[in-house]
Amino acid sequence: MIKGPAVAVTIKDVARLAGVSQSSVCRALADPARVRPETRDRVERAAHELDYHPNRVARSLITGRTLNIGVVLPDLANPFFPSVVKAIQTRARGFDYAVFLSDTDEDPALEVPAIRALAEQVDGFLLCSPRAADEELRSNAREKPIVVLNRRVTPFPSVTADSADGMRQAVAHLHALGHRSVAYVAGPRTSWSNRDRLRGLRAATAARGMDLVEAGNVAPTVDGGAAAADLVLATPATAVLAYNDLTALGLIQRFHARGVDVPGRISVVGFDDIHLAALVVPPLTTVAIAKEQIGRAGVDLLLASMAGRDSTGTARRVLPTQLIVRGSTGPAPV
Amino acid sequence: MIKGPAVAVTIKDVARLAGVSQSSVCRALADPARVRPETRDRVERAAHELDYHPNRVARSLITGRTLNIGVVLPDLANPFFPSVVKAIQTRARGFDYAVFLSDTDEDPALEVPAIRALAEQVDGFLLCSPRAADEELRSNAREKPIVVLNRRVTPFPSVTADSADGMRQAVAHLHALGHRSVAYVAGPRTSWSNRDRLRGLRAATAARGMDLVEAGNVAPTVDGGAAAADLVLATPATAVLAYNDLTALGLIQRFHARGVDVPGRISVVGFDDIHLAALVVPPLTTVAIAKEQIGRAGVDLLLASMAGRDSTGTARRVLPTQLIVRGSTGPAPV
DNA sequence: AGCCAGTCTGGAATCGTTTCCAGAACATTG
DNA sequence: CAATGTTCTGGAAACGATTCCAGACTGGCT
Repeated sequence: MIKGPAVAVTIKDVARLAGVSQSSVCRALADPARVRPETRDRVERAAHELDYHPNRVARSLITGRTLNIGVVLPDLANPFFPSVVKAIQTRARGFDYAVFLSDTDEDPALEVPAIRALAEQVDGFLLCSPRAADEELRSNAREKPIVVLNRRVTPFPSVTADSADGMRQAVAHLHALGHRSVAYVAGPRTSWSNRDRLRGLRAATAARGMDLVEAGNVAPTVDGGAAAADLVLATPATAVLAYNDLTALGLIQRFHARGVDVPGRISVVGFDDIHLAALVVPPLTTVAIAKEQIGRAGVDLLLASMAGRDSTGTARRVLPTQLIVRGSTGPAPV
Repeated sequence: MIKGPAVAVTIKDVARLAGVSQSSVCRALADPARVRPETRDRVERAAHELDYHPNRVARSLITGRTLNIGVVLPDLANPFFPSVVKAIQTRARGFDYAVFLSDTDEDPALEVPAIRALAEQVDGFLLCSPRAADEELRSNAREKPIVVLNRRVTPFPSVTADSADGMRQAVAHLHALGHRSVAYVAGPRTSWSNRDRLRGLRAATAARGMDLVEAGNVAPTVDGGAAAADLVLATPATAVLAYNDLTALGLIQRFHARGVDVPGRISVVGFDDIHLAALVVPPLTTVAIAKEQIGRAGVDLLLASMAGRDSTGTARRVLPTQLIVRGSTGPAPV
């Protein structure tokens, strides 16, 4: 049987049982050194007997700290994000923080409202790949510390992947395989990492005198990739880089449906290295990002930002990327 | 430029600007019918001008309602859960609820602490596929309403999938293809849905006089499935059903690595119909669960449970399952 | 005009905690 | 012994909202 009472026990109950004032109970529990040992014992015994736990809501009202962090991301259905969120959650738990999750469904207009809705209940935000304009995001800067993941927005601390280097690796790989013309299937126009990847790709292809065909912007999903496949085939490109793995998988799926050989006719490279990239046939060559590290680093930066009372730190962590070569890339057709 | 003030605007500021009392501001915003139209206008104008939003923390202190719900799940890396969470979040947002997320990393011992940690800050819980013992879960029943997803735990309301029927469909499909001996690769022993699926499978095979080989319990992951593949091949089974899609993908992956033809030598059936089941080669035949519906129904049940002040309702929603036939199943080898 | 019912409003109490402030008790020092 | 400091404590004021209560005003009715 359960003995716990239906109604919560408050600090007053403890004070009464211990025969001291509320203030002393509070002090005894928050900072035992500030009360006499005897008082401390009495309070602790009473608190333990009643199974008292301070009400976080009431506490946060006066201290202003909630021990919660808010995570805002565009689409949980993209396997990239669950990995990051999982790492965030695990890390946060280690510091006794709980996590609010808000999925904005790839709608930039939902991001600021999501932040506003959570603002009072969290001590800070982790914005994963936010789609809203810099200016909009900055408009929340005064309220709570913000750390941005997968994007750089002045003046917030950020954690990003070194896309340029990843693209360099991918292009070097394709070049070595004899490819001279590559296509890029871009993600959302509002995505910073899309622009970042494209920038890196342009630099990398230019450096090797390769031809780059930009095949348009699509949704960062399997369907988006599938929709771009035929466009890509209509270009002279012998290899295609996709904004992310989902898009790449969509490309492969459509190529497969049309009987186009991968990598015989065309090579495919993804980005992110989601779990299932290794499972498709052919397994996907992709640029891996340290997703867990992004989550962890984000929490660490946010905690530092909160502790320093400085929401506009200039900390910028750039994590390395690594090309994972699998079966979806091969020699260019002759 | 940002005009928002650093410090939050409170109800007092609105009252001052509107030239009325706090009480009137509160009434005007909470229930416009309770104040004179003119007062309402003044308040609304002032609130709008100051961009005032009531502080949820302060409100919850007095009303006892937080407008948050807690979601506890075993592993966000399993694509099944993000789908459910996304649906939960979307549905909850519609009712102005925010979502706390806690990933317990498949560790049953973390579930109750996760619930306790969130208890004060939420109005109720959605437990997705909880792994902890019934008794442990029940020990939280007094505190806050709980709705269980993918499992039945008296006395909580629950939302489950009709696994038995799904298994019936899968077995009928395999039987029609000529299979007479099938294997089952089970998930975690502590998983209710694993037991539920196994029960359904036993009934279905028995009903058709088919042979069922139980190939042991594995982690509900790709690696778990891969680990069981060789065991399955050592049995006389010509088809294998997996606890979930990840396990099935692991099986296929290992079969592929060993040069075993799917479905030529052996057919594979998954469970859940995660997004990527359709993308592997061969695409996975699987029993689809309405993941979004589970999330939505869970929220609805929880809200009802909270409104009714009755955390131990007996509502049990069982959602239909549907076999999706793809390329991983074929005629039994002769 | 006088009375009553009804509408609308402001002040104050409240939720559970932390923190400020002032005073009590005790010890220390010249 | 007086003066000063230190330690510890309880009362009360916050935090920002909601809600109770009583009073002010309106209007309708006799």
